[in-house]
Amino acid sequence: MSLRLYDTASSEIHDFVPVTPGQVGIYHCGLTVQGPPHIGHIRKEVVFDVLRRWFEHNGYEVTIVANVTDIDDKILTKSAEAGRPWWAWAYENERALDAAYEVLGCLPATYQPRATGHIPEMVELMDELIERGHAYAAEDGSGDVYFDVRSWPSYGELSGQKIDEMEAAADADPRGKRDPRDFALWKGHKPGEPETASWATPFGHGRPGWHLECSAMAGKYLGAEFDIHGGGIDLRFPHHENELAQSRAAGRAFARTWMHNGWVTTAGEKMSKSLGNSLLVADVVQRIRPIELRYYLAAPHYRSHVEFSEEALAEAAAAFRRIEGYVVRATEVTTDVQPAGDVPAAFRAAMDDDLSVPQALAVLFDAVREGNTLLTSGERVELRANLASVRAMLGVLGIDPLAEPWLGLGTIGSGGDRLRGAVDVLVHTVLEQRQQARENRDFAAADALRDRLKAAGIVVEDNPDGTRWQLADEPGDLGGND
RNA sequence: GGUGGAGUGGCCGAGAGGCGAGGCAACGGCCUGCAAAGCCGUCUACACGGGUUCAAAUCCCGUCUCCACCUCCA
Repeated sequence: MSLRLYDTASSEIHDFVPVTPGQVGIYHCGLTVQGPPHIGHIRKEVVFDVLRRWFEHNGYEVTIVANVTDIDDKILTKSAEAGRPWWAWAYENERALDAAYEVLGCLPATYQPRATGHIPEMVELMDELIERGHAYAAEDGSGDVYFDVRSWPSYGELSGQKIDEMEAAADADPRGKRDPRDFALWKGHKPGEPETASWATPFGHGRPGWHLECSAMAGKYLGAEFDIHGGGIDLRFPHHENELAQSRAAGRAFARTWMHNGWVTTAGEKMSKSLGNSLLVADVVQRIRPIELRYYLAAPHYRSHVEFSEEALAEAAAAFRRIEGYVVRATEVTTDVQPAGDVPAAFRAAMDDDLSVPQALAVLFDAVREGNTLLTSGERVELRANLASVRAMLGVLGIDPLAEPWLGLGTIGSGGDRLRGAVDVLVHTVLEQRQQARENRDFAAADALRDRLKAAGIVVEDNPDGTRWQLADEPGDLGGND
């Protein structure tokens, strides 16, 4: 394997060289659980899920740590507006996030540490930073602790900015900061904030700043130096810049490679700013199957910006159904074809080239076309090999309709459960009547039967080998979660 | 003001000096009783203006437009 990845910090593509041979440690910023996830949030997850699957396909032992930031200003604000405890609010949204991950077929992280569970690690990190002269407790007695950006010469290295050219924080609170660009590691407890959102520290009662949790948790679970740190491109600055600064200033090498995925926007507007309610994952999967949504989010290159549109979503679904239709039909005429152990060289080359999924998909579609031809020509041995190969490619992308978690969740035409067998018998009764009518050249009667099945959501196709049926497409559901 | 990204055919979306990515849609053909699905074919595009080159979507210069980030956004 010679995987090459684009590193945001250097703006270059580098060969991936793991810290420990055969293993890869990935930290990606999960979410600040201030609201339910929309499809922009979940794109990040799909991107890193594909990366993870590619590593695993290549035999790596993958450790993924994705934080859950369950305490911050917005969580406090929004929960207060909703009249609910912040911790209940955060936890509810964390569960919604997990449900979204699951419904889109994202494999679970190795661990999802919560910020609130790592206060001691944060205090420890602050102590180190203060000791080394890179952080200070605010002199106004507010209980805030700030990172001293002037004390860290390479500050700005991740986003390629110079301190003097940065704008000061718009909300720069004059209290206690030595430089307006200093950022809060820790926030002193303020009157009116819930007592439950306050932890005792040597610096007084308070709560974590936004960035500290990631440095503390990445360091704890992945070590002082690890392979890949990821997240949305917007996190590059300030969040990741600050993580990097505070980690390195504390003497930790931190991430070797930084990967950032592009935005999903609507009408050119970033989703977090737009109304966006109809684009919550839970809502989108009401009108398109989750596997199709996953295809839509995974198909463009991960660094590309995606402008969401219903038309593009529908197109993606149609494209995916072309693949799926082949897999289903090929499976109907073969038995026990498992995904191949490896993928075609061209697919591999594409994936190794900074996860070029679009080119990998071109390879996949070529294979599907070949497969369809084999299906017609009756070359069963070659068909089996092709199907195995196609399924291997789909597995890497997490969209093999015959693999977990999609199996039984309503793949095109499967019905997905034991009803299929019963329905099959009934449908065949009707199809036999139709076949009889066709043989009698009573096409009006034959078409009437086909129309009745169609009205019931069953699509009929006549093939040289006979007639097959499948359910018309239907969107999925966020199983059990509201 | 600073930093970074983008403008590709009807649409989505790759590519990054010569060889028509791929998908969706449309149209034509094959197949079909008719369909559907599939297969074959057609649709030769790179924001604009200059330049370099035998050759530019790709490199250079300039212009326009859009977007993101600049300290609590995936």
